[in-house]
Amino acid sequence: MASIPELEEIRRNQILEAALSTIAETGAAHVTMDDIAQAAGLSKGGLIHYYRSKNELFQATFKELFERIFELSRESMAQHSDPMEKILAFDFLYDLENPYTRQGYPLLFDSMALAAREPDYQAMFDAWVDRWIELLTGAIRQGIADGSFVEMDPDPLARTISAIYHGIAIRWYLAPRSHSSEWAVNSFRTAIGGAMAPYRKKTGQDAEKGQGTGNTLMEMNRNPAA
Amino acid sequence: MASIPELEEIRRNQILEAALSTIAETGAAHVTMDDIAQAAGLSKGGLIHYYRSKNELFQATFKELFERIFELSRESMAQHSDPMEKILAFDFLYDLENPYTRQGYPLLFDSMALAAREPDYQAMFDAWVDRWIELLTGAIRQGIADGSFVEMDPDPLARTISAIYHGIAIRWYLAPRSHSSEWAVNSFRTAIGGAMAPYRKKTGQDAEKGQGTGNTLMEMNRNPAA
DNA sequence: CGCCACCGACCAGCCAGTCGGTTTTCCGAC
DNA sequence: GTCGGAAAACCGACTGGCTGGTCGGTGGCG
Repeated sequence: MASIPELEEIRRNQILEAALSTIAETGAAHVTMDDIAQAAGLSKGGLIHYYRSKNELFQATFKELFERIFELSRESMAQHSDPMEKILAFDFLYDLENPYTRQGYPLLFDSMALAAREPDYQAMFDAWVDRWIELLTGAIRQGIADGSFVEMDPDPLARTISAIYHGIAIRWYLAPRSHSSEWAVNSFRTAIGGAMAPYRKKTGQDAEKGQGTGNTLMEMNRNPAA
Repeated sequence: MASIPELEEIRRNQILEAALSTIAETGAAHVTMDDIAQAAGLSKGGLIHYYRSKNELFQATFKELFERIFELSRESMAQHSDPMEKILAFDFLYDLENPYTRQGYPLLFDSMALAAREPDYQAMFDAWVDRWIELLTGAIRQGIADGSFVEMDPDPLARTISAIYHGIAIRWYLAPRSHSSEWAVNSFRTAIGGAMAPYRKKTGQDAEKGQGTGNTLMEMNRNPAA
């Protein structure tokens, strides 16, 4: 067994992994230290050796959660080079197959309930949003530089885009009966396409791309209406 | 004191009122029956006389919450006659002055965390969304009928609009440092205006109205960019 | 006199964190 | 290379506090 100086880090990762899945299953309101310790293959005493209180463990766990979501976002965006495609790269949020999804959403809901009351968690949420915003403002700035978008302050627009993703995610996860993955994808495309429309320059291929990304819901809606 | 047959309803309302404010303050995860009983001016025994278990009380409380939010939405929308204005009538969501806001948001976050795991709460959330959607589809249908909007299935569009409101609300409440009320209002106007753009017919005064509601963020962005 | 609303002491279960103890690992001395 | 001992890692019984729900009781009203 690998040992000595890395042990601490290995254990902490083991514990965080266990905490993430246990809290996702049981809910932050009901998990016990014992649950997490057992899931990590430790006793309660062993767990406490690494995280001295439940609160300490929780904060580390949610920090890890935000870290992971951010990392996924960064990677998804990095797969594109066109600024508009970068902005629309977050469809992994609406993928049921993704195991991170099943784990991430319950945790995210817990983290928001915590953030609504506890300043520490609010600060974490705030910081996570800001990192997400940085990704988006980066893409927007790139679009301004290459002439796809007009000159503007990218920050409020990035926050709008991010909020749209988030709002659709909530509906998609909490009310799947009436909000399919297809709806979610079409929905964020139209909404974000629409919010960006005033800032996009029509330069031939861009205009075409705009139609393709901006009007999917329109096609979806071409069914006979009531 | 009014008495006898109305007593039960009076007490139940008293208790729900107390539950709403106590849970909003303390959080669903930490309130105790005693807390709620005291806030309602009863003993724990008295409380249990009306709601036999914590779960029963919680469900009734969150049902009441959704009822109230819906009622506010309905009233806000009813103050407008133009369909596009109806759709944009929910700016009360971003009003810090409104005491319902301070109470409603924490409860809403709790309800979502519950809905992420408990089917009963998920069903409540789902039903609440559907009622909201009915309001919006009503407005959209009106717009189709009077020629403001093109023919379409209003349901997915209404869900997109509703999700945009929700997403912006979350950011506005949980990260107020970087998401002002002004941002929230401008944001939902651009995003919803953008999402609706493909369906709006330009009929003179409507086109003008469309500019006014759809481009507020654009003006906001006219500050010097980085 | 009986019923209904209400009270609050009590019980039983749960759980975070403590603590005394055991095992494992490491390292220097021989 | 091995032995001793100290420190670190880990264990799990235990405690103290909390809380949901029970239950025997009380007062008031009809």
